[in-house]
Amino acid sequence: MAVARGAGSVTTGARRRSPGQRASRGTISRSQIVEAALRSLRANGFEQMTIRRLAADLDVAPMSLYRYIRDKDDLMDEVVEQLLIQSQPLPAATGTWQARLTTAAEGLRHLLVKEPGALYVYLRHPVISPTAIRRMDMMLKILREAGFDAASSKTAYAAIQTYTVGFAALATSRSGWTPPEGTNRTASELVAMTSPKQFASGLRYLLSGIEREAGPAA
Amino acid sequence: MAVARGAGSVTTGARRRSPGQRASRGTISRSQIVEAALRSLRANGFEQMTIRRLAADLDVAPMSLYRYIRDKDDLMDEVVEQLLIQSQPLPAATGTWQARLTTAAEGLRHLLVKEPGALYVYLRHPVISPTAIRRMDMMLKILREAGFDAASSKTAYAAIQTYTVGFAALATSRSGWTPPEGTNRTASELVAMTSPKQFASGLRYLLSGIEREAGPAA
DNA sequence: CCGGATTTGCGTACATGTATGTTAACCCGC
DNA sequence: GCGGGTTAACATACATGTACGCAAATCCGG
Repeated sequence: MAVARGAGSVTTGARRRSPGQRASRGTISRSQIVEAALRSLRANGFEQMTIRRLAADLDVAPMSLYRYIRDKDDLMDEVVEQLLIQSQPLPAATGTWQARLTTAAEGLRHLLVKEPGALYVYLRHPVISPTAIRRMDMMLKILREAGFDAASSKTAYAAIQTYTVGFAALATSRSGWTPPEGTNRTASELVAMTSPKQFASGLRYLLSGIEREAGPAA
Repeated sequence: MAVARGAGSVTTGARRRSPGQRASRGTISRSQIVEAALRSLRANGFEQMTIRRLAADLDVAPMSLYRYIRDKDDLMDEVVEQLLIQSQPLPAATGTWQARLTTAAEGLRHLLVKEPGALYVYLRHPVISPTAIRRMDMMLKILREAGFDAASSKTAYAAIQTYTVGFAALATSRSGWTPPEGTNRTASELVAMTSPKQFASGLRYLLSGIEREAGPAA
């Protein structure tokens, strides 16, 4: 459905080994597949990262990967954990709780916008890899230390996460989209509202409301 | 990728007319295709709504549809406009601006959660069908009437929309997902935070912050 | 070292959206 | 009514993820 057309000369993923020529045992492992996937992401982006191309990179038949991954989503889960590790130098524990949460949210927004594969995973199911959980715990801790009770902290965290992922999703859906020729100006304007500044404004509203509605003084 | 398995006996979309037997001209039209799509959505859900099945319903070859729709996304755009029309009895102009915006946001949340096809479209590109634009203008008007200036209104609207679509996306991604057996309790808890109540809390935070940070008194 | 058991790489097949080119049905002027 | 031109319906083909089951390679007890 609206499949991304390769940029012309991108190979379709034919294996180099001729069919019938079987690779020797132990040629591939799960971690090698994950590495190949990360390489492919960096080289050609998420859309071009297909099972067949990964198999070709590893010089193996496509179905061979399925001994090590349940399906492509399973592979992407692990890829995203790696991306999280690489991208989230857990924010320094300084500044107001608002500033610290803003840093954390901004970090995730940045990753999800830069890496459509990561956004894909976040939209498929909850991300519960170790680093994602640590990140959540960190944000909950910031809220607790700011004086919010356990329930309010969870509600606030969920709202921030929802806003962050939602923003990344809408930003991504807008990038590379142009309104059909005869379109209302208002529409095109709103489409532009996908900047980091806009993200920051909305997040400021949200944090301000959290303070007012759920804070220890409330 | 993690393709939905049909519930056993769901037909694969074979046409009734034998191949080589061509349908007479004027058998299908764009609006008939949209109607068939809406029927299919109601009957079997978005995942089961395939081009081949629509064609079978209309007793026509699959590629025949493409004379009337650019691609499946184009079809879904029109389907969503119909769903918006059917589902959005534009909220009564009563109550505080917060209450009115809450009603509007709640309406969209409800539609997107009930109808995965609509969420799909909202995540693909901006929705600028007439009803969607009217809805946006209505929300902007509510904000202007509450005393916000044009710029603040747009920023606030964008934040609310982001939060609403984000919530629907995460709620959908969680429904029908069960954590892998040995999962941390904290994770499973947060997964549950996808209720309408949770939506309302986050929205209350957001609206409160909008009032405080962007209001006429600010 | 040998033969069954186990592991693992793989061939085939199917459903999906849709690009591309073909052809049959219709329309219209004569 | 008939023949040329237009266009709607279509057949074919391809890339994708992956279910299913086979077969080769390796392992292990004797």
